[in-house]
Amino acid sequence: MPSIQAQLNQQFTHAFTAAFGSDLPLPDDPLVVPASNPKFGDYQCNAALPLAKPLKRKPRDIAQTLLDNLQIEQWCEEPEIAGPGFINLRLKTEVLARQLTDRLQDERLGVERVKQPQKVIVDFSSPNIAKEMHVGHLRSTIIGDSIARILEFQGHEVLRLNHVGDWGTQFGMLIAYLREAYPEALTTADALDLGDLVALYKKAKQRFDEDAKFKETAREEVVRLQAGADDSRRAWQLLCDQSRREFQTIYDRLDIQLTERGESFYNPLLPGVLETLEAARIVAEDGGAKCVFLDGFTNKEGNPLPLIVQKSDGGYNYATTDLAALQYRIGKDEGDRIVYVTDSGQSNHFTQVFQVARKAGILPDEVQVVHVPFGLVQGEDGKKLKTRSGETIKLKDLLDEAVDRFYQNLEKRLEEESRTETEEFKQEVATKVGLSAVKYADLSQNRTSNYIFSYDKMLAPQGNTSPYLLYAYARIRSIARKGQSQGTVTPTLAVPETSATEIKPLASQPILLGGVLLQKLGDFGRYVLDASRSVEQLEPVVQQINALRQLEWGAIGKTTAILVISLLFSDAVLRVHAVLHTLPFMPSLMCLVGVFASSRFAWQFLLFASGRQQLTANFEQAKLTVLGDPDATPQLAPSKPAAALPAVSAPELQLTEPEELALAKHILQLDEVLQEVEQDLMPNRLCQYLFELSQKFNKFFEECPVLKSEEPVRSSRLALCELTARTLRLGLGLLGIPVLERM
RNA sequence: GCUCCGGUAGCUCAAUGGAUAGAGCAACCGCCUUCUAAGCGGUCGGUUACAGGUUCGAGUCCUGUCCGGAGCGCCA
Repeated sequence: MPSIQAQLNQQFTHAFTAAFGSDLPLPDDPLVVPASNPKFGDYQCNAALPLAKPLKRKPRDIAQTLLDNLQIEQWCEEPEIAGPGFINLRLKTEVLARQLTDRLQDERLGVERVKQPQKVIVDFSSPNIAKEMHVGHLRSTIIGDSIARILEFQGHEVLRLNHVGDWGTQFGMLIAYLREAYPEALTTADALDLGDLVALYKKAKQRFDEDAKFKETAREEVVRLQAGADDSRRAWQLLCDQSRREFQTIYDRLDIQLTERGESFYNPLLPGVLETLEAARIVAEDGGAKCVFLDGFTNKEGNPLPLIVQKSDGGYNYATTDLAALQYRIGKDEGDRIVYVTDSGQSNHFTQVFQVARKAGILPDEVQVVHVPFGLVQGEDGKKLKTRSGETIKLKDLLDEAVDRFYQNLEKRLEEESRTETEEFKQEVATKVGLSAVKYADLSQNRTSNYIFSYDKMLAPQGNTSPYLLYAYARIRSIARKGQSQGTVTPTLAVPETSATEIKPLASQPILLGGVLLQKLGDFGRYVLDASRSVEQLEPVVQQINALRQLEWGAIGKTTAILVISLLFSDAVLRVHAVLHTLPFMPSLMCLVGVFASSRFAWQFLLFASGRQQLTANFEQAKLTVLGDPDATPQLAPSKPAAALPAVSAPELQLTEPEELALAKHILQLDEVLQEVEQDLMPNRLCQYLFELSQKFNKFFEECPVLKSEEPVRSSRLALCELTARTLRLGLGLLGIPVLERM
C-alpha cells in the first residue's frame, strides 16, 4: 500500500491540475512533505508560495484555490492555511489507528519493496592482506554493511564485495623479504602467525624504502608473481589464506557478510582495459608511462594531470585495477548502481577513474557509480587514533576493549542494583552492547565528517547511543514478559514465540528457505523437523544454496533448494513414521496419522506451490530478518509472513494522550526515513530516527501505564509497545545490531 | 599552486530551499511505594566562520575571503 504521504501527494497533484490546468508545471516534487515542525501538523504543502509570481496572485488565495479542489477528508482534519501561504495537514486519529493496525499485520512494517529493484554492488571493508585489520577498516566495514542491509531490505539485489588488497608491489616486497629472512614461511602453512607477519611487513617496508638493491629484488618478485611463477604463487597463496582466516574471525564477530574478490582477481583483465582505453584513443605516453589526461585536474605548473594506467616498467597500478573492476562489475555482474565505501581521501581518485571510464565507454550513463566517502577516525585529542605508544590500533583490540569496558560497567551496575545474573548473561550483554556501541557510534554520525572515537560516549546509557536504544527495547520486552506472566495477552503479542533451540540453527542463511518453508507448513512441519533433528544435516544444502547464489543463479538456486528441502521433509516424515511403527499398538494408529499427515502435507504443498511467487518475494525479507540478527531468539516470530499470521482481530487502537500520538506518528515514518537512506546512503538518518523513536517511547512509558490500564486502552498500548519493539528491532537490524531481551 | 571535504550552543553532532535553527553531553533544579530511574520533566546556552549574490523564503544554492583537514606521475 502506498504511504500516506504518497496518497496525499497524489490528491494534491489532482487538485493542482484541477485548479490551475495541466500546463503549469508542479512547483515542488513532491507537493506534500512531512511538516517541518510538529506544531504545524503532520504534513505540509508549500506549493502556493512559488506560484505567487507566475499566477500574479496572493499565495494565501492560491492555497485556498488548491484547497477548494482538494479531497482529503478521508485522511485529514480540515487543512489550515498558515503564515504566508503554507498548507498544514493534520492526520485524523482514526487514520493513524488504521495505519498502525495494518502494520501489526505486516512483517515489513509498512515499508514497501522498491518497484524497480536494481543490482547494486557495494564495495566495502577491503583490508590489505598481510596486515591485520585495524581501526582504519572500521568505518568502511560498518557503514558498508549497513548500507548493504538497507538496500537488501528495500528489495534490491546486492552484491557485497570485499576488494581486498591482495596484489601489487607490497607482495613483491614481502615475498622477497621472506625469501631471504624466513624461507620456510614461503612453503609451510602457518609457519608464522599473523602478528609476526605484520612485524615482518614493517621490516620489509623499511628495507624497501632504504635499500635500492632490495627494491629491485622486490620489483622482480612482483614480475615473477604476476607471470605466475610456481613458488611465488604458492607463497602468495599461503599469505592470503592466513590473512583471510584472521579477517574472517572479525567478520564473524561483527556479523558481516562479504564476498571476497580481491585485486588479484582483475589481474588477467588489465591488458584488456588498456586495449579498451587505446581503442577509445585517450591514451598518451609520458615519460615511458601510459596515461590518460584528465579534465579539471592540473599539476603545479597548471598542465593537465594524467591518470597513469601503465607504469613505465610495464606494471599496472590501482587506477587500472579499478577500471578493470568497474568494467567487470558493469559487464559481468550487470550492476546498475555501484557503491564504493572508502575514506574521503580517495574522492579525487574515484572522480578521476569515473571520468576516464566514461571517456573510454566503460561506464554508460545509465549505470550509477557512487563514492560513499567517510572521514577519519580520530582520538579524543582530535588526532588520528593511535595507541599510547603511537601504534595503529588493531581492530580486534578495539572491539575487545569496548566489550571489556561494558562488562565492568555492567558489573558495577548490577552491584548497585543488588542484582545477580549469570556469567553467561553478563557475557552476552557485554558482547552485544560493546560491539553494537562501536557500530552505532560510527553509524550515527554524519559519515562525511571526521569521527572522534570515545569509549565513554559510545557506551553511555544516555544520549544517542546503542545502550540507550537497547534499553528502550529491553523495557518494552519487559512489559511484554510481565503481560504474558499475568496471563492476559493481546492478540498481537500472542504470536507464539519459537523457542531458542529451534531458532539458533535457523539463524543462518542456509536454513533460510527451511525457515520460510516451516512457516508455510506450520506446526506440523516444525514438529517433523524437530523430531528428525535434521537441522545440522541441512548444512550441506545451505552451502549449496550459498554457492548457487554467488553464481547468481538465484532463481535456480531457490527452486533447487526448495526441492531439496521438500525431499528432506518427506524423508523426515518417513523416518519418524518408521520409528513410531516400532512401538507397540502404534501401527494401527499410525495408519490414521499417516493418512492425515500425508493429505495435510499434500494440501500444504499445493498451497505452497500456488503461493510460490509470494514466497520468492518474502525471501529477501526473511533473509534480512534472519540474518540481520542471528542471535536474537525471537527473530523469526514476527517475521512470520503476513498470510501465516493467525487470523485475529487487531485491537481497536485508542490514541488519546499526546505521548501516544507522538509515538504513533513516529512509528509510521519508518518507510519515509528508509527511502531517504536508500537515496543518500546516510545511515545516520536511520540512527536519528531510532533514537527519536526510543525517546518518544520512553516518554510514553513514563506517562502512559500499559499493564495497569483498563481495556481497551491496555490492548491499544500493548499494540503500540509491540510496534515500537518491532520497529526498533528492524531498524537496529538494518544497522547490523542485534537486540537484547533483557539487560 | 590546483582539486576535494568541512566550519552550526562550552563539547559532540542534527536539520529535502520553508515558518521561531534542533538533539545529546557537560552544568544546575526537580521526579523512584508505581510495567527496568540505563529513565522522565525543567533551566542555561546561537550574528549557522566572514562578505556579497540568487530567491517570496538561505545553515542549505552561487561567487569571493579566512580557518581546518585530505589528496595531487608511475604505492594502494
